Amino acid sequence: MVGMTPEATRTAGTTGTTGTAAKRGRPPAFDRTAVLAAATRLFWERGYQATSVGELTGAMGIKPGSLYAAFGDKAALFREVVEGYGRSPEGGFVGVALAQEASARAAFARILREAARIYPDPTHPAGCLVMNAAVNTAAQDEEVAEFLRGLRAENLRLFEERLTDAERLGELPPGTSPAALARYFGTVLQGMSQRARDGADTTELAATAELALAAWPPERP
Amino acid sequence: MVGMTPEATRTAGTTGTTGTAAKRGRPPAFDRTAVLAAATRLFWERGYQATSVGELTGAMGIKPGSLYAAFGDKAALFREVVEGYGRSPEGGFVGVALAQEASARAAFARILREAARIYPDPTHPAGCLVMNAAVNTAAQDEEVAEFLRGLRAENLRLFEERLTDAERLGELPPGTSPAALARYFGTVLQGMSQRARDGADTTELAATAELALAAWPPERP
DNA sequence: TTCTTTCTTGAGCGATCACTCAACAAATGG
DNA sequence: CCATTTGTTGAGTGATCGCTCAAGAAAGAA
Repeated sequence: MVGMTPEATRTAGTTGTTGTAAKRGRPPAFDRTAVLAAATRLFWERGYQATSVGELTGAMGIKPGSLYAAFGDKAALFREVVEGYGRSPEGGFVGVALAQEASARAAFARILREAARIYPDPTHPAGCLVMNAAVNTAAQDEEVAEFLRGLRAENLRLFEERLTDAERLGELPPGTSPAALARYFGTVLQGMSQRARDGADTTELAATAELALAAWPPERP
Repeated sequence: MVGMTPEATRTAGTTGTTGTAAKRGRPPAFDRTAVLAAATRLFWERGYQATSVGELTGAMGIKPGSLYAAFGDKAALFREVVEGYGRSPEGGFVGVALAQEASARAAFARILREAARIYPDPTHPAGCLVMNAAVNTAAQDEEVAEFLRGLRAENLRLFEERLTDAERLGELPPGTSPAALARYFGTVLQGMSQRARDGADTTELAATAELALAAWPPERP
């Protein structure tokens, strides 16, 4: 059932009216990015398993046949949703901060403060999609759980990488290992995502972020 | 369907051979605490929604009819499981530490260090049952989600209460509000639970606990 | 026009979901 | 003994799950 994954299901364009060479066959009746956005909202809100295909087709405005023809199956749709989420501002702010900030401390301070703003933002479901969908998957969905675990592990690896650089530059508090600090900030970030889902607002999460940063003494300019 | 909650479903005794007055009718064929333990493991491992009644009856060694006669329905069984979990060492260590430790700092240090030991303990499912079951509930299970949110909120309230006492005694770092510190530790604890489910071991979580405690300057003896 | 390709549609697949119930079994009270 | 109460059992409820498929529709290619 899985494993045939047709590579020919790319429609690419958002509106489709771009000047690319015309395609054969009947064109899709839906905007791929629009229906992906609808699916994203649902998965973000309810998680992977708790979101049914029926709810998905309802929110996306397409029939099951179209969904399976365009995306493969529920798991493949979810993976595509997560990929898109990682490229969005709400899902990609961590990578952006790590890449843009000059010092490691500035990067992690920005990450925590932006999380305090983004996670409880009422214009989208609360928390981080990847962290939300984390817990509680049935035995049958083990592949999806492993996929999500991998994403979180990759995030921790990026944290550690950045902090190892910081250690070489003498930015770290004495006696602190980069790995330990990376896992600490990862833990706080996961906690903040879950707190947001429990209704924590920006003010509360911002205070948490500042307290969490106290584990790291201020920079000496 | 809900709301009739028969109060007559108490069998109380573990083995039943205690000297209480004999009961009418056919005695249960199963040990109530034993089957509750089996249900606890399953809910702890998979969460509420991802655990099916079929899996429950299989692990508990009873038929659906017996389950519904003895516990009401899936949600009521889950609530009874959570109550028992809260009275167990693994689920109740937070309350014990808050009650037993003399200073607030000692209490929270103990909470975080015990969490680092308990959450990844391989003799039971990883993390905290209440925090695990938190995320991702379908719309139909909103009552269960609300029940769990309430438990976590109550925990935060206990944190804040303890820290308000600490503030009156001058134990708190200057400029820190008890509520903010309570939410910070609650956030770290939630993150540690989730990290444990992602495979974090005691050593890693202990290091995280010490870093988290750095937000609170050491006591002056 | 006709052929080929691609997508949509509506019906429906078997499996599983939480849950129920009549019939039977085992205990106590009289 | 019989009546009552309580528990177990096996079969089975309708609903929903993820998913499939033949038939038809809309496009370009010939």
